[in-house]
Amino acid sequence: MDIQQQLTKTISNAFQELFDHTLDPKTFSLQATRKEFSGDYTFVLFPFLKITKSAPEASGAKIGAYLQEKLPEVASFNVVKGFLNISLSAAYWTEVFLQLIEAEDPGSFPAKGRKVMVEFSSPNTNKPLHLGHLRNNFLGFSVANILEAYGYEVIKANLVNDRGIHICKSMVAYEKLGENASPESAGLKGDHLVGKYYVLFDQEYKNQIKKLIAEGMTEELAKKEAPWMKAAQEMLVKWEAGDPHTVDLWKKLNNWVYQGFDETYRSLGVTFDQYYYESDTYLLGKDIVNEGLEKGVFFKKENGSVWADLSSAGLDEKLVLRADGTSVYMTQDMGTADLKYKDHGIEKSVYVVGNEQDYHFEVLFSIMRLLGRPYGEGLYHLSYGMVDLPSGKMKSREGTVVDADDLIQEMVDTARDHTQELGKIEGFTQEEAEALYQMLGLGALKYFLLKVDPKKRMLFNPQESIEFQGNTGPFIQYTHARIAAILRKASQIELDFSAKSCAPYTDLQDTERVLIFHLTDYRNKVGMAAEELSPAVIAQYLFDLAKDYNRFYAELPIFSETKAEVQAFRVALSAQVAKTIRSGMKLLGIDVPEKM
RNA sequence: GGUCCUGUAGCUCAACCGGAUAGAGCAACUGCCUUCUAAGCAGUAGGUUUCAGGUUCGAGUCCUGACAGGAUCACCA
Repeated sequence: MDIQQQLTKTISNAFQELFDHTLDPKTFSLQATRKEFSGDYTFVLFPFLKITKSAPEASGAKIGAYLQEKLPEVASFNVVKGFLNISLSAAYWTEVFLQLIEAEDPGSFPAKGRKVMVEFSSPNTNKPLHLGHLRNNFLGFSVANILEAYGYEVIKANLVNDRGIHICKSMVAYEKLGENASPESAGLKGDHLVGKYYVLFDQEYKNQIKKLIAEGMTEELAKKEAPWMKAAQEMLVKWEAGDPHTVDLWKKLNNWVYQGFDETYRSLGVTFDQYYYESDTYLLGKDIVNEGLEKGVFFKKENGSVWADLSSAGLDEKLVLRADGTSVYMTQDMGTADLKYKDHGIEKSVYVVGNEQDYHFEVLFSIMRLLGRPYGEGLYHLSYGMVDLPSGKMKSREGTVVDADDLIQEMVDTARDHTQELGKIEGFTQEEAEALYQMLGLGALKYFLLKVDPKKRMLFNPQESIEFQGNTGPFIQYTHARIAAILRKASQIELDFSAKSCAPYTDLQDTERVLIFHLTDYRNKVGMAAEELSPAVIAQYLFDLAKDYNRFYAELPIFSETKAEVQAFRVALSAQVAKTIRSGMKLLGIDVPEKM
């Protein structure tokens, strides 16, 4: 039983003995005492004044005295207005700390024996990744790490959207203008090359529309009748029919794109356990349409189209099969949901997809639940907000996107400039220096995108957004590097900082107590992040921890202390902070350096 | 127009699901490198939490209604 549980239980006992009232410990909780007051945990008295039948001060004093008497860990208490602030003894905190440093990984939970799939990234194969995809990739990867630490067996899945009208557009433009160019001949990454033809398609398409309108056609009609659009649609039909030439072209372009994506994923440090391709899954789900009709979840209209009636779930009707018997997006997603379950027996499934698809997933999940799927209750849409630029929304076709590869390069370059300016690369080999720039640049980028609550839209200003000071990845990385230097020195002078050598230290300072309090909170934060599917919880935590550590670092000396146990304790405390930073940053997908 | 999301310092974000005097970072200003890394630390200044009501011991947080921004409402994906 941890101290919070002991405190709530004892408070409950206090109500029984002092006020003859039964108070369930589960019905109230303690909060951390705000730092401007003295104490560790605070019990809010206001809701209970009717029970105690006395003023807040008197009630608090009685309960406080009771706690102090019953629990040796309670050193003192004070009552300010309606708040009972409880201070725990230094002995308690040192004891907690000593237990903590002997534990293995500070943030891991016992295995639950349950599986969860996290689907993220899921790119279209007609263009390179951009800033929006980065938020998606970092979120998905981090959430997968967090769920794993929380005890789930996690399968990271990438559902690649490799077929459809979008890739046909690139194919048409390539065939007309490509002159057999290849990534090698064009000197472009594969995904960038294919993306180039996607943009070219759109330019030519717009010209064709303009021309048709000038010839007297309505805009609506012109959009359908433009020659290239018709060509793209024909190509899609041919692809579905398995026309060899079309399929070859499709394979060629997609393979180039995959090579490009692989390179980008590698520099992002993102990996997957399972790839799904829409070219394999786009026909799935039709059997579920029949099942739904039988179960009365779907109904057929006169023209033969099939709909889901979701009025019971507060939604309207939704098409699941066209009149001509072809499937829509929803059909395929129903089939894929079943496929995921069939492949992995997952109980929980997280879809990392932008909030523009909120309605789609609400409908999909409702359908799967109405169909009585065993995994229905475990479906979760991690809906994240768009990343805006100062100029507004990003649009691929209008060239207002921030390209992922360019951005990463820029970040690494900035890290290089900044580091060299500070003159901090003494003793680094060329390779080590480059690895450091990579680590810092990516750390800054990942942290920037992860520190914000996922569901909120966020603003990215390429000139200003990425900093290396304050609430940033490099700040936390720097804190780790500082501690690493202390540990190097400790090992150099062969300092023993095992639990045993720290134990005699009793004169705990405020900044030290705050740090221990923080360190013990890490597990809770991992749990919270897992339940909310929010890496931002971890990011915020790490920043606070690093900040508290830097204060400690500035205020208290280590190696100039004369007493061995003080040195040992402070080095051990530093080591534990470093361990926690490393663990937390790993959950975010960020590496930390030994020197910077 | 219907539905959903968001609105907190000049800017970017927090606030442990209703608790104390709403906190950080950036930008501005003032101090601190003869000590374990100054990518740091300490401090000053900056707020009618978009607005108006309501619920209660207590509201940035819950409810209602405005206002502003965004998303979505295809036999598109």
